[in-house]
Amino acid sequence: MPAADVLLSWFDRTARDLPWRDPDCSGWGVLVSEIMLQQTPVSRVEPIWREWLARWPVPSALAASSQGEVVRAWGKLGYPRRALRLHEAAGVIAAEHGDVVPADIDTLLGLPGIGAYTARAVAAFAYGQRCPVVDTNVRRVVARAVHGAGDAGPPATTRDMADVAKLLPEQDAVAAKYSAALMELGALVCTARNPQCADCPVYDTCAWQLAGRPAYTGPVKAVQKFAGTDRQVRGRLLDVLRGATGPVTRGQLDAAWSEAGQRDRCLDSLLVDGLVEQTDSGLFALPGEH
DNA sequence: CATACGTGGTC
DNA sequence: TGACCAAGTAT
Repeated sequence: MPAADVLLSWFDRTARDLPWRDPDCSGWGVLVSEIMLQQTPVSRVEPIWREWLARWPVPSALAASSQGEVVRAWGKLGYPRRALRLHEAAGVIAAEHGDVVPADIDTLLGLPGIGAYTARAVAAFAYGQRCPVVDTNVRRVVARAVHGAGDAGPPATTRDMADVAKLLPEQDAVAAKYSAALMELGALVCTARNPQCADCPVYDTCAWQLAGRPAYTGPVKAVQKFAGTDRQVRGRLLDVLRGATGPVTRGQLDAAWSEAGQRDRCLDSLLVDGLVEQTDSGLFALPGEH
């Protein structure tokens, strides 16, 4: 993947106009977007992100709301523990960082829900730092364009970041934009299925293309089951609570799933996770909503 | 390192 | 139609 200029100019021409890419978007806006975008498509995140930033423009505002309100506002973005962790992170940012999202990667890594990807994404996209930002898109683009493979193998954070670090342009702001461009390329052109190689700005230098686009030969990726899993049951239970205005009876939750054993196990795990609380009278509610 | 963790769109 | 996929993190 040589010729950073080609990718950068392609990004200038075709990048989506996403609200968290506005130069005036705060670090908080960027952080909220990155958390929401973890395993969740842009199209589903954008409207919720707008609601959140309008309602909670700074971390302290979110921290002042109850966990239940936050989980409710998370809606059906999925993986609702993210909402709880973001709420907790907002409290730390408000209390210990002057209500400003930290720019230091190690400080960011210390916050709940922020891992190797998100910490660097915030450092790069909110603060213009030069650091490798490696998500699934970037891993796939590098696997193809640099290594000539059909797809990325299993994640190996240290090696993946070293791969990307070699590609980054020297200047901080340019490197940050380059990372965004790499992600955009993976999201729109160099996609997992049916990549649009004819529209690719780095077609001429892509190692995968030059090798004749060989099929992926690495280990088979585990398929994620959903139907019938605890994840589905937890989702159903939480959906009942989101749809209610206050605490509900165990009987109301019974309607969410027929098999009692699994239902009870999932309800217990939601209580353990803090996504559900039990009232003194034995009812169930979103945290803080009783 | 593998697995659990939501939800909905696409081919 | 059902498998695959979507800007990962925590354990």
